[in-house]
Amino acid sequence: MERPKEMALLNSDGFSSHDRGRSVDEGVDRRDGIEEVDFFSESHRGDKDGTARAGVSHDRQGKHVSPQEDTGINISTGLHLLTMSSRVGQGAGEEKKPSNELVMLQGELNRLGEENRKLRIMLDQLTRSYGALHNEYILTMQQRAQDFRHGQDNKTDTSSPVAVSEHQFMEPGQTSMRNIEHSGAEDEEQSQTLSNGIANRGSREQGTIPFTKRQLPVDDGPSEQTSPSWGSNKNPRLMQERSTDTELPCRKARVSVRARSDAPMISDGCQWRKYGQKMAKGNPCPRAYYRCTMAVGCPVRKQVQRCAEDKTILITTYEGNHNHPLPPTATAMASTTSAAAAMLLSGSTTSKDSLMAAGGFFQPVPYASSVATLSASAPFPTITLDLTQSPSPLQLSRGHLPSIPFSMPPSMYLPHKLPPGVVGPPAVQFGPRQQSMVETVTAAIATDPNFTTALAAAIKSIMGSPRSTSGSGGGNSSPTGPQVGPGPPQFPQSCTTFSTN
DNA sequence: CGTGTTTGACCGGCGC
DNA sequence: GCGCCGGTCAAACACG
Repeated sequence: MERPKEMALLNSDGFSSHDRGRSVDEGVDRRDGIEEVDFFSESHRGDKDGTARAGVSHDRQGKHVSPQEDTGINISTGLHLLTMSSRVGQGAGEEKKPSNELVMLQGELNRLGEENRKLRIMLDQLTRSYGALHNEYILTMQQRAQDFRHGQDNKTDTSSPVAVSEHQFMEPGQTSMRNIEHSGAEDEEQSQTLSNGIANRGSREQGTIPFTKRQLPVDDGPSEQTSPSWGSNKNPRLMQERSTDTELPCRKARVSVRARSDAPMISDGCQWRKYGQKMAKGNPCPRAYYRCTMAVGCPVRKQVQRCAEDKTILITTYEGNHNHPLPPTATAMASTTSAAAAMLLSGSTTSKDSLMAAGGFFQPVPYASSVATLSASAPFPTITLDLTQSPSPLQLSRGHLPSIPFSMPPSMYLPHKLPPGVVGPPAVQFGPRQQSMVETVTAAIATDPNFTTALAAAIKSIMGSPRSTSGSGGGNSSPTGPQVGPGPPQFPQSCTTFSTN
């Protein structure tokens, strides 16, 4: 339970700094800070936990601080503000108190102000530290990009690990960057998604890492949009042609979400069209194939299948990143998958990078909201978010998400062979070559608060939708665009938590 | 009639 | 080379 404190510190300062004209270095909110700030503020606004407002409540209007909020403040920051604020409240209410009490309150206020200043200094130090690390990271990535370009120029043997890793690293990031660009115009839905958290890292590198072209067949938004139909780009021949440049062993990442649901499909806010159904081996339940129809050419697909062992568990596997703006109700899951894929693929860079990301950018305090497992078995590295083991939907619903302990110690990722074709229980299977990758990815994911935040959103999205989509086709049969406008009641929190600024 | 679903056929990858 | 399997296509069908 250390992490909430840190977050609260950042949050409080982030808020106060915003209130004072955004004096704090922007770097903080770009990455982790802002999402968490928003997450907390939003989620706590309706809650009793006023963690995120620690700084604000005192800087601005101590009178209006409620005891409940103070409780949260005390818990999260340890500032012992309860007494102070309650006294303030009393003082405001009873003006006939002796003047010495006012003096006492004044002293208390001064003391707290001093404390607040110290905290701000700490935040500045953290910010500077982050900036230094970030610059270092950018330099590293720049170096790698140049190496990669040289490698491509000099030889077509793109199976070199460096090239592969570069591709894999950049692929999700760039798609996310598109989202960021969208967010510039439509800041409402994009800006705070978790994928943006990752994407923001990428967006900073965008100018400095001029990747010439995206090589991966998946998520190639622009090129796919120009294709006559989204089916064409999935033509295996085309895929092969495009992938001949870089024989990628792991051309796409998949994010599998296991959740308990009686509905045929979980409602994730997107619009899906079913294009196929197959009986998968080893599972009596058919597997349904859906593709996103929210935009022509959107490469995102998903597979829905019930777990063979437990038919109440619905396994939804997402593949690709959306190349179009998403409705707020869809950002949670989309950002989750994007972030997970990004994490997964970025982990295929050198372990140094991953560790850097894990230990440098992020606080080395592991948090997550669900059991995330990795399966890097070829050809698709897959990360599985097992929401069936989440503590409780209600528990997850509000305010406590970031403090849910991460139940994914790296030690649990032991090779665990699963029947082929079966999306297995939490376990990891990876090829021999990718073991280190998985480990580093695991470490990165385990320490990435953005990812865990997105996990929280995903869980809330799923759990928060009691009625899932109707009919055999799931929610895809809503021709007028699902839940785009006023978010459906089942999604009120999932996206506000991440979309708010 | 337009849109979405169903379902058998087809294709490519992979293992034997 | 063959068969299995996963994934996709597309014609037929259903529905509002």
